[in-house]
Amino acid sequence: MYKEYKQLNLSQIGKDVLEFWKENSIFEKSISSRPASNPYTFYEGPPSANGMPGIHHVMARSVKDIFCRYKTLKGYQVKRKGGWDTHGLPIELAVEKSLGITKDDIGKKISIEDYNAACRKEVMRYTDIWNDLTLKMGYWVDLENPYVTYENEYIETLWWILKQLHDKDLLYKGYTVQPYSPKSGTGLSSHELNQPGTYKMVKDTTITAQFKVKRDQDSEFLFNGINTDVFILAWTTTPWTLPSNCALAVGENINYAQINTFNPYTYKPVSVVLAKDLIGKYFKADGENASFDDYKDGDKIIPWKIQAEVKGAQLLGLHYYQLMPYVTNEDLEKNAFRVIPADFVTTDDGTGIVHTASVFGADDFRACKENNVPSVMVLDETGKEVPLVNKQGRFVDEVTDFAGRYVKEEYYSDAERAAPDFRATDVQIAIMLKEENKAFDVKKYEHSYPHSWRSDEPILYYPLDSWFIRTTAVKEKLIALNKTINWKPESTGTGRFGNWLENLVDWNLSRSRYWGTPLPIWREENGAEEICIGSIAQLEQEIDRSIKAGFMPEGFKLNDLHRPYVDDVILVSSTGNKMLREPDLIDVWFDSGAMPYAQWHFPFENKEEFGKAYPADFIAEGVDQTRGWFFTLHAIAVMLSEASDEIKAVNASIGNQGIAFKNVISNGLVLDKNGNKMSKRLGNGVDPFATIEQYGADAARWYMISNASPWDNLKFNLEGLDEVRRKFFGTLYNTYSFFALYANIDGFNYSEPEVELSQRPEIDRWILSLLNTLTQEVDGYFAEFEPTKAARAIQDYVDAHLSNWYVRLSRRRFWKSDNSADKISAYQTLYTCLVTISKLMSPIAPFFAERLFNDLNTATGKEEFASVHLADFPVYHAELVDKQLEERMQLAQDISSLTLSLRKKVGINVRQPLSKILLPILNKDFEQHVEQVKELILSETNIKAIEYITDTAGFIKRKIKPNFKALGQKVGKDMKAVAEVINNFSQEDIAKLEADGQISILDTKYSILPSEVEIIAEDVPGWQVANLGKLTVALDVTLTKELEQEGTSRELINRIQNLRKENGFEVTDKINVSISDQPVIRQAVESNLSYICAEILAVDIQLDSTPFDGTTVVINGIEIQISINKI
RNA sequence: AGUCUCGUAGCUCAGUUUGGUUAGAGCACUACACUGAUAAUGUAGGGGUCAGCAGUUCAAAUCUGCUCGGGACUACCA
Repeated sequence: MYKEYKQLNLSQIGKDVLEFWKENSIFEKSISSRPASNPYTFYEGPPSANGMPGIHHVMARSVKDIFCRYKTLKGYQVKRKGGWDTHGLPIELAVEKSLGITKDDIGKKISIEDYNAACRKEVMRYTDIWNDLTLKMGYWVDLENPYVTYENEYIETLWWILKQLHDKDLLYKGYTVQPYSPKSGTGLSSHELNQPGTYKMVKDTTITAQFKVKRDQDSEFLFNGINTDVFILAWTTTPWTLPSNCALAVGENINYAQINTFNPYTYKPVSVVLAKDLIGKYFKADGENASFDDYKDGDKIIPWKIQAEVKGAQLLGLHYYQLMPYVTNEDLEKNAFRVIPADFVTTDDGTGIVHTASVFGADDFRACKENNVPSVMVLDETGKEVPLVNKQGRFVDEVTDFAGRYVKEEYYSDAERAAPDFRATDVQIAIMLKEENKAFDVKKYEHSYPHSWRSDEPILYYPLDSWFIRTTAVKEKLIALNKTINWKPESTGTGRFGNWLENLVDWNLSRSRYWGTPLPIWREENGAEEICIGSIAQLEQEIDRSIKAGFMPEGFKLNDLHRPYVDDVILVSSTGNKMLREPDLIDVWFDSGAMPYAQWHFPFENKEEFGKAYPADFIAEGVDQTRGWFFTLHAIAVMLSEASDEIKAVNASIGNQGIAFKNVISNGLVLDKNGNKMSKRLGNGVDPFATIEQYGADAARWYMISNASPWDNLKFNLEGLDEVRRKFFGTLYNTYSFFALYANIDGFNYSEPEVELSQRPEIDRWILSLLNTLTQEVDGYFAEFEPTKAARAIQDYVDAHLSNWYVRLSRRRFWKSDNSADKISAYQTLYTCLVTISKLMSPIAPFFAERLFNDLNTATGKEEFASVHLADFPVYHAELVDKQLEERMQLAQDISSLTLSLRKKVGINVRQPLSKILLPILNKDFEQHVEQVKELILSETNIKAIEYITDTAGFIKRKIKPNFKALGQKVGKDMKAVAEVINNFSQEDIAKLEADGQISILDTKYSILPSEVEIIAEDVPGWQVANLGKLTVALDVTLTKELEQEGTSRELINRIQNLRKENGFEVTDKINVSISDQPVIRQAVESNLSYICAEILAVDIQLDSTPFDGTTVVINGIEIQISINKI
C-alpha cells in the first residue's frame, strides 16, 4: 500500500525523516556505500561558533549540501569533515564583555591563564545550537570528528606550514605602517577599524608647505630667468609628520605649473610648483599677470604668473632641502628628500604633490620602499631605530622645538587643552613654518579620520614590527593558477579576486593578541639568530637543549601551545644565548586557510587520507570571503606548492599544479524582504529555527535556491516560502496523493512487466520524453553548479506538465478505464515520473524527496535502496526522447487553450459538447501532427470533431508579417519602407507570393521570398476565431438537440458527483438515484442513460414524477430534486 | 574614492551572451468558469518611460559611453 495523508505538513515530514535518517544511519551509509576509490572532496569553511546562526547560514549551507548530495547520487564518495573556527578577536571581545574587563586588565586584573581558559570556554558556547541547526536544516556534515582550530594537533600543522615557508625565506620580520592607538599601546586590525562609528569628521590644521629645490644640473630647467628660490608645494592634514618628511610624490602624467609670485605670509618673492589643475585653489584670477613691481607687502591681490609647465615625469629625481631638519644623516641626504613617482597621486585636492613621511602612512611607506627612500629615524637608548614620534604619541627629544609634545591635540587632557595659552602641536608647527618662509598656505580642513573604537581618540598610522608572508614572491603563480579555478560567478574570480591578486602585497601575519595560534619563532635578543619550530617534537628537543643550558627548569612540559604557556619556553641559540619567542600571534585567517592540511594533522598523521582529499573539488562560502578564506586557501596552497617537498610530492602524484580548490561558489547576502541587510540593530533578522519549524527545511531550501542564483543577493520573504509550499510541494503532493489513491484501489504495485514504450499511448510517451529531457537538463545544471536552474526546471515540469496536463488529461484512465493494459501503462508512467522527480529534487529538498521516494518504493520494492540519498542519479535515456512528440503536445495544449478561450468568449461552458473546430492547415505535416493528439484535444475541450481546411476556396482571411531578421540583412536602410509594403499586402498579393514563390516590390527593387515573411490564417469569416502565433482555431457553436441533451446529462452528472462528495461517499461506492421527472431531464437521461450511470457509479436512475425529499439543484434554469443512496 | 555587481509589472524573477518591431512567467488583485487531485486548476482583465541620458544601427531591454540608485569588497589617502 502507498501511504495516504490527510494533508501536506512539510515540517512534520522533516522531523519524521530526520528520525528515519538517524535510526538507519543514512548519512553514514551515503558515504560508506560509495567507493573510496572515487572521492569527491569538499572543504567545510569553519564557522565561528561564538555567535548565533542566522538564516543566511541556511542559505550558505544549502548550497554546500546540494552539491555534496548530488555527487553522492552520481556515485562519488563525498566525505565532509565539519570544522570550528575558534580563534580571534570576536572571541576575545565576547570574553571581555562577559567578564567586564578590557585589554589593559589582561595580566593585571585577570591572569593570562584565566583569560585564556575563558576564551576556550566561550568558543564553544553555541556549539549545541549550531549542531541543532545543522541537523534540522538537513545539512549533512560530519559533526562527530570536526577539526577545531585551537587544538594542539591543528596548531602543530600550522607551525609545520610556517616552518616550510620560513625555510624558504618566505616568512620574514618587517616594518609596516598600521593603525595604532597610542593610548591603548596597540595596533588595530582592519576589522577593528571597520567597526561602526570609527570614522568621524574632524577639523585639522592643514599646511601647504614650501619645499626648497636644490639647484643642480637636474633642476636647472626650473631656474631659467628666475632670481628667487624655487619651491615645490605640498599639502598635509597632519603637520606633525613634516619633520619626518623624506620624499615628495608626483603623478608622472599630471601636468604641473611653475608660478612666480609672493609668499602670502612673508611677502617674499617665490617661484612655486604645483599641479596646473589646482592653480585656481591657491591663486585668485585677479592676480594673474598683475604687475610684480606694484606689489606691496600685505596687498590683498597677490600677483602671479605662470613661468613654465612641466610633466610630473620631468620632476622625478629633483632634490630639495629638508623642510624641518631636526634629524638627518648621510644616507638621508643622499637618497631622501627627492621627488618620486606614486600612482595614488591625484589632483582632487592639495597641490597634486604629496608630502611623504614613510613611517606615518601606508601609501607613503610603500612608495618610499619602492623608490628606495630611507626613513627619517633616530636611535633609541637600546640602539634601535625608532621614528620621531614615540609609542605614546609624543615627539622624541631630537625634535628639539617640540620634544615631548603630543602630536595630536586629543591626546592631551581636557584641562590641558582648556589652558589659555594652549596651542596644538600642529598649530605651533604652522606658526613656525610661516615665520620661516616655509608655509604657503595654512587653513582648517574638515575630513573623516579613523578613531580607536576603544578609546575614542584619533589613531596614528605608525610603523610596527610585524611578521609577513612573502606572498608577492609567488604573485605570478597565484594569478596564473587562479585562472584554472572555476568560479561561480565567473566575475568574482576574474574581477574581485583577480584584481586583488594583481594588487597583492605581502601578507601581514602578526596580531598583538592573546587568544590565537602563537608564532613559532624564537629569537636572540639582538635578532642575530632565530629559529622557526615546525613540530612539537622539534620544540621538545630544543627545550631539552635549553634545560641543559640552564635556561629552563628540569622536567618542563608544554601541554598547551597557547599563550601564556608557550611564552615560558626559552630556547638556546647556537652561541649559547637565550632566545625568546616573538610575542605575536598569527592572523586567524591563516588558521582557516590551512584547514586542508591541519584538519588531517598533516604531515604528522593521515598522509594517505590527505592525498585523497587534496585539493578540494568544491567549496562554497559567502562572497565576503573572497579576500578571506578563498584567498588564504589559495595563497597557502600556492606557497606550499613552492616551499614544501611533501606537498610537491602530493601534487605531483595527482597532477595538481598547486591549487587548493577546483570549483568555488561565492554566494551573495541574504537581505530582509525590503532589501536591507539583516542586523541585530534593526531587528530584521529571520530566526532559522522558527522558519524551519513553521515551514519545514525543504520549503526554506527550495525557496532560497529557486528564487535567485546563490551569488545574487536574496531578499528573504516568508510569503515566498508559503508560495513554494503551495505551488511546488503542494502540487507534487497532490499528484502523489492522486496516484496513491487509485493505485491502492487497483492494487497496483508495479509487479506487472514493463509496458513496452510502443504500446503506451501518446501522452505517456510524451511525459516520459519530457522526463528524460528534464533529467538531462537537471544533471547538467547540477554539474555546472547552477542549482537555481535545476530547481526551476523541476518545478516547471511538476507544475506545468506533470500535474496540469498529464494528470489532468489522464485522470479517467486511472479510475474509469477498463482497458487494463492502458491503465497499467498510466500507473507505470506516473510512478516513473514521481520516483524520478524524487531523485532529481533530493539534493535540494532532501526530506520531502526522501518521503516521496520511500512511500513509492516501499510499496513496490522496485529499488533496493533504503533511501533516495543512497540511490543513483536517474539515467538519461535518449531513446525515450521524442522532440516531435513534445512539439505535437505543445500544439495540443495550444489548440485546447484557444478552444477554451473561444468557449469563454461565446459563453458556452465546457460541459456543453460542441460539434467541431476548424483548423486552417499551415503546412503538410500539420494535419498529421494534430491527428496524433486529436483525442486529447477533443476530450479536454469537449468537442466532437476536428476539421481541417486548406485555402483553396479563399475561405480564410490571412495576414502577412515581415520577418525582420531575414529581411533586415537584405534590405538594410529600406527596412521601414519594405515593412510597410508587406503589411499592406492584399489577399491576392499573399496568394501570388505563395504561388510564384516570390513577389517584387518597390518597383522591382526587391524580390520577397516566402522565407522572408510570416503568413498566418487570421480569420475564418462567419466563425468564432482565435489566434496564437501561427495557430488559428475556429469554433462551430451550432447546438443540435443531441448536443444539448448531452450537455444536460453532463450537468446532471456534475450535480450528482457533488452530492456524492458532500455525502462523503467513497470513490468506489455504488448508488441508486432518484430525480424529479422533467421533460428536458427525461430526454437527456433516456438518451444518455448508460453513460450517466457509468460516470456516477449508479445501478439505476429513477425518474420520479411525484414530489419527494431530495436535494434541490438547478440545471439550465430548471429546478429539480435529486436524491442518492449508497447500496 | 576605486573595483566588482545589480536595477525589467505592486512583489519575486526570465529574456541581455548572438540587436529584429505587441517585453514574458509566477505571486498578488478583479471577473467568470471548472473540478471525486481541490488551500489545486482554466479563461479573461488591469498593471511596464525595461533606472536615466546620449550614442551606434533600418532596428536597442539587448551593443557603447556617461549619470543616478542599491549592495559587496578594498582603501581612507596628502
